[in-house]
Amino acid sequence: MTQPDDRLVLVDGSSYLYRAFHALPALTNANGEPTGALYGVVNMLHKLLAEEPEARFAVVFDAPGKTFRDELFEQYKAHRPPMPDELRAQREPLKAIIAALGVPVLEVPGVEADDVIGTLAARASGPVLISTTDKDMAQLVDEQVTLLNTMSGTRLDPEGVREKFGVPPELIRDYLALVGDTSDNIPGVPKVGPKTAAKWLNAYGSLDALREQADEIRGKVGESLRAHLDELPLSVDLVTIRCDLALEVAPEDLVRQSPDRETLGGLYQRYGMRRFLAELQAGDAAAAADGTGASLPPNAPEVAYEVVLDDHGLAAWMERLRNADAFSIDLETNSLNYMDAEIVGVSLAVEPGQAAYLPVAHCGPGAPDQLDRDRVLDALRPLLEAEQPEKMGQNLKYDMSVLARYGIELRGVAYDSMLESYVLDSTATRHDMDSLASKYLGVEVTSYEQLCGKGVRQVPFAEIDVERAGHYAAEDADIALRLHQLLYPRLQAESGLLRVFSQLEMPLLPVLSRMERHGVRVDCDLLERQSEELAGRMAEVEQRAHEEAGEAFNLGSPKQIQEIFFERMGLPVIQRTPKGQPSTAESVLEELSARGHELPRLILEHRGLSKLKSTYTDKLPQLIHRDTGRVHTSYHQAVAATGRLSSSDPNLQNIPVRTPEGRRIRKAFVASPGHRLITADYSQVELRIMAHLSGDEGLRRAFEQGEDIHRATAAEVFAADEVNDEQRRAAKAINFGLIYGMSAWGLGRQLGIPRDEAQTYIDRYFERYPGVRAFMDRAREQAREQGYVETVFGRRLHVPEIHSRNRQRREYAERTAINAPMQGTAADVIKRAMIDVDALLNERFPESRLVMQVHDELVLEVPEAQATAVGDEVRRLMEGSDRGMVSVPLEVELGVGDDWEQAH
DNA sequence: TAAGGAACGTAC
DNA sequence: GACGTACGTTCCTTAA
Repeated sequence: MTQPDDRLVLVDGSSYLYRAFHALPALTNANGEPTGALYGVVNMLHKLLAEEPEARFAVVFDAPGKTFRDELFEQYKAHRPPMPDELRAQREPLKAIIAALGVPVLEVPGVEADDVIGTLAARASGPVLISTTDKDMAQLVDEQVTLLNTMSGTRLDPEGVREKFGVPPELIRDYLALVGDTSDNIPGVPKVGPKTAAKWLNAYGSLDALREQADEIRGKVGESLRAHLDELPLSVDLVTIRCDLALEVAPEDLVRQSPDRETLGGLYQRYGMRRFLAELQAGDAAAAADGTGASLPPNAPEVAYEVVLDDHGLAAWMERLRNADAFSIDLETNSLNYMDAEIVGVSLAVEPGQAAYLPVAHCGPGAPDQLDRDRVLDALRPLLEAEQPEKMGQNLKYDMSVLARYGIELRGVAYDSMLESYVLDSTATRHDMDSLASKYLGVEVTSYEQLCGKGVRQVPFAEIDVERAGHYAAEDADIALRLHQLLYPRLQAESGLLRVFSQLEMPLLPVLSRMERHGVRVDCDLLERQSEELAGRMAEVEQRAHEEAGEAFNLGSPKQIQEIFFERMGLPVIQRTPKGQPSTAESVLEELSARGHELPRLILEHRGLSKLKSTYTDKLPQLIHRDTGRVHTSYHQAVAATGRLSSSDPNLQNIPVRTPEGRRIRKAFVASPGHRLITADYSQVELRIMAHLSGDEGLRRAFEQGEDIHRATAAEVFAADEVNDEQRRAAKAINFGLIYGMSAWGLGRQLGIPRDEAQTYIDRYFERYPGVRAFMDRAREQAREQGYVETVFGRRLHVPEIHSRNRQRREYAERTAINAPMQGTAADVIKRAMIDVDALLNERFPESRLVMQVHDELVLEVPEAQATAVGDEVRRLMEGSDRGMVSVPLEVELGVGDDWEQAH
């Protein structure tokens, strides 16, 4: 495929789906899902795509929900029957197929597809073809805009409109207002049909002129016109297609991409579209046979990668960068750790296939003279530190952190292909560039391992031959750019996803970079003392255990424990692991210990101590950075499917807190001298979100009145005025269980009560909070219908297994569908809060810093004198970070201290 | 020797 | 089987 020409094809997806649904037989696929309309529209699209292979393209859908026309006129479309389920069920699959075909899909809330099409048509610079079955669109026709009904094959240019309606395009609005539309419930003038309307408009020239001369019209029609004169402006307003929307997408963005053959094949398969599947596979085979490669997309560019070694080349690339709206950047370094990495080279790309590599520190045998690192960085600095041009890349947090250590603050970080992929499908297991290149571009890039080797044979990047390294590095920048060009339009097609990407994930990226780089102070001596103490206690326990067992064994080996317990000592098997082995998990050991066995108790104690020592008190000191004396974690922004962050090296999100033993580790997380740590925790945030999502009045009231939620739940479930501690504990377990989609069995086990008793608690809970059950049913239903669930902010989580025939997998998907909107919305809320807090600190408290995030908690390090002021502001921002989208108040608890334990 | 799975345990 | 999301450690088997 060549570059798109300036033709633009806009398809009115909703109108076709509707027409196809009524025109075609009600087919279903093997699963009984309706497919008739789907087939019709896909067939139509195939034809259209074949007819217009070079044009820019978009398929536009009505967004569900009210539009401004409903505001204008409450009767608008009031008589229209609700969309049949069989039709609604075909919408999302259709959108998925179109997206997989590489065609942009647009859906803008609050307006109709017509308005989006009108606006895009008005902004187009070249010829526009609007494919629709809706006659109202005739008002958009002019010398540049043509209408096409692909189903009937009719094309309408201005002359065609005149022939068909008897009036020119510019009078179509007046015409429609006079005639009215029963299906949209637009009144019009009774007794006036197409012929009369056309006759009048031709005689008087316009509706306004006609209204002024209304007295002249004789007969019953004249009376009818005079009786409805006042309603006509409203009718005109209703039928007028808006051509001036503020859209986030422009005609030139609507570039067709190469199809995602894998996804497309899967969809064709699933919906029984054997003909399209066969065509797709035939296309693959043909491409493979003629040597162009099945996976090579038709728009794969010619690549021209350049290694820049001199001032002349640098100047030329600087010029290209300055003239670009956006460019792609990637650093090559000698370490994966952002705190240690030294820059070895810089790659840049401006257009697909055209990239440069600027080596600055290659030192292997035969390495050529290179530009000096500081000179290159100084030359790039003004561009890197400016908002414009925009920057794109893959995992830019890393590049941003490394550049910051060279004194360059990367600004204008607008697109990260890793995050684009994550927002599009957070359930994909990998978002690394090699996987994305293969999945979306059909390109197998050189891997780092292929270039540098691995294990003992690994060669530092700086010692790789500059030409080979240059191709690898330039390719990285190029691929990131091409991924962006492919993925970003897919985000633009879904306003919720675009919002999550551009208002949450991208702005969060620099915040995380700053947090990681600043790090958190850890008291190494304290941890070492704790390690010694733990070692001593472990040795004691170990010795007693060996005596008890009558032989020496490894207390850390579940296999050896299993042998001693269940084979030699004949203890009862309480539970089995998923692999069928007798389990030695904590709950089992507790049960055996409660039955009076000493050895299980000793093993439990040993496990607890060993966990603390190896994971925390031994490990954390090793991770203290030699230069900063602090620990610098990595937050991963594209890992957790629900939208949460994760943390590693070290994982700061699982530092113990529940037991006094474990909590001592938090004492080692300290503030710098003259500073304090502030903790700010969202209180019961997921339950509050559940109250919002379910709209359950009882639950909402409890939060609005600031009640102790577990106590309130206990009062309802146990019908008690006075709640005792045991009841509150049970209610707490119920509340947490609900968030995870728990079963009676699970609750029973948690509380140590029989299954049926747990079931009565759950039944009573749902009786008292009926909205919660309805919410859960809705979540499952939504997952089944659309294949995904959403957070309040519009983040999506796909749950394809909701249709699995395997009950276990299906039920797992159902629990995910229930949990993800709550966990994900909480993640959205705190991400927004982090962005707000970071902005506040940069602006007003530059000496205060965010240092940690633990899902519902932020930790800050603040100069002593500012602690109160910063704490108050942080609370205010956090409590407002839902932007009013959560209809239950959010509450934040603050703590201040010299260490993390004290601050709680 | 390295890689990877299983089992376990920490957090929210 | 049975309660969602992560990461890290240890043990231990398998592959090179």
